[in-house]
Amino acid sequence: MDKDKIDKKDHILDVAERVFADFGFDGASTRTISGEAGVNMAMLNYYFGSKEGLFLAIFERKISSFRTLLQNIGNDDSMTAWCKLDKCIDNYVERIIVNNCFQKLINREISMNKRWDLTDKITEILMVNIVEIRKIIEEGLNNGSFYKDIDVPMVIATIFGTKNYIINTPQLSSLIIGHDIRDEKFMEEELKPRIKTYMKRLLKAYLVNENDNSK
Amino acid sequence: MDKDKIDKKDHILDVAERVFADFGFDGASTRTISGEAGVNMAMLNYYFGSKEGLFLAIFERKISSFRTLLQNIGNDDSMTAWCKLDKCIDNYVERIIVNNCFQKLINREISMNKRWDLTDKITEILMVNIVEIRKIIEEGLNNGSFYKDIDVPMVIATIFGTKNYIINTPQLSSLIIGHDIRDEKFMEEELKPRIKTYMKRLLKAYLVNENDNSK
DNA sequence: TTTGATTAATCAATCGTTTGATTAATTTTG
DNA sequence: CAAAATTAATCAAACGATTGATTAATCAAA
Repeated sequence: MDKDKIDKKDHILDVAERVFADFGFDGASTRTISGEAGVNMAMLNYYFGSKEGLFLAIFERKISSFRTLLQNIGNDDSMTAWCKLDKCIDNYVERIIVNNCFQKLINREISMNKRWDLTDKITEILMVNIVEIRKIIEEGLNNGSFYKDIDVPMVIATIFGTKNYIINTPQLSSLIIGHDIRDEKFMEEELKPRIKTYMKRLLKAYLVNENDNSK
Repeated sequence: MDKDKIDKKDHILDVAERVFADFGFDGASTRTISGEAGVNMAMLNYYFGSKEGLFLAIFERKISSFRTLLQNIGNDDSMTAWCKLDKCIDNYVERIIVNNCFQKLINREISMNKRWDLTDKITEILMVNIVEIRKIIEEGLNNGSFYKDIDVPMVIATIFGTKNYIINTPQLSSLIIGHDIRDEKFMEEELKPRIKTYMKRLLKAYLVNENDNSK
């Protein structure tokens, strides 16, 4: 019973997450969401109070998932800073780039100038990731393994910006890469390792190479 | 007379560009746009046929502006590939990052899975920029001044992705950087040169440094 | 039977668009 | 040039459709 209720709520959240990602907050109607979820329209308000409540519930559900993913990497003291960053990239590409319309959802709505309460909520969630990455980079900076003159905030913008660019504009990325990146086989076998390799080389060249040169 | 008409249409486009950027295509109502532009609601349809027509008109107006900016750089044979890229970065930061809600508008709407005709139009516009950048990078690749194993599509994703990340999520970027990036003085005097410096160092480290090491 | 879950029907509000009428500007005609 | 005819620009009002939300009735389970 209770389990069924939770499953149904989770199912609604799954569907709503995708519909919101595809059509935006305003473009996604409650009728479309309830229709695709196979539930009565009134159930959305019954469970989540309002459309915005449903929207926020999607975020609430994600925030814990993100935290646990990052804690496992950041708090492992047996790894060097670069090793942690390497691990972060692998995990991000593996778990976040693929099949995650939530990222599209986040990036579209945060760029709006309305719904400031919602923006604050989104910002709070994203900062969890960002602070973790920043901690790792600054760790490498403090122990001298990274070049001293790196611009940490900009590096963060590059890490998330590059990732976002690829997943947020799949039509465009597909044209640039020369293959439909929404093709799951291609994404799994070719693009994922390619993104990992590229990001590591790019960051290594900027973060540690110059230091190596001076040595 | 005729000038006034053109100015009025341009004024509507200016206002609509900002309102669309702030609220999204669906979130921006024709009443809001006409209201802020100080014109009657029917004028939007009179001039542009429909809301989507108005939306497309904003893009039509921009495409020529972008083309001329890029042609001046790409077709100058007196510059090396790296010099062109350097120039591109300067121009992008100078003319596109600042006060350009159009970029936010583009990136929000292209991430939608509806209105495919509109997405195609946007993609076409963006490809103008991308092809130009790609040409420059491949020029440096072919004449040996860039490292041979670089991933050109990924570099493009980084260039535009980093830029987009900063301007599309100003609230978040401000938190990361530690200063409100919407502060014009800060943007002009500190952030703009900082972005230029960073992007050049990052790209140089990845594109040419490894090659220098092997020599 | 009583409580919570679910439904169809309906609400007021807002959406983008269209209309018919009116004014201003331009062109044509005598 | 001046009067008439035509076109362009602008407006308030209203259109049908859709929006998010709510209601009251029904269903299911304990």
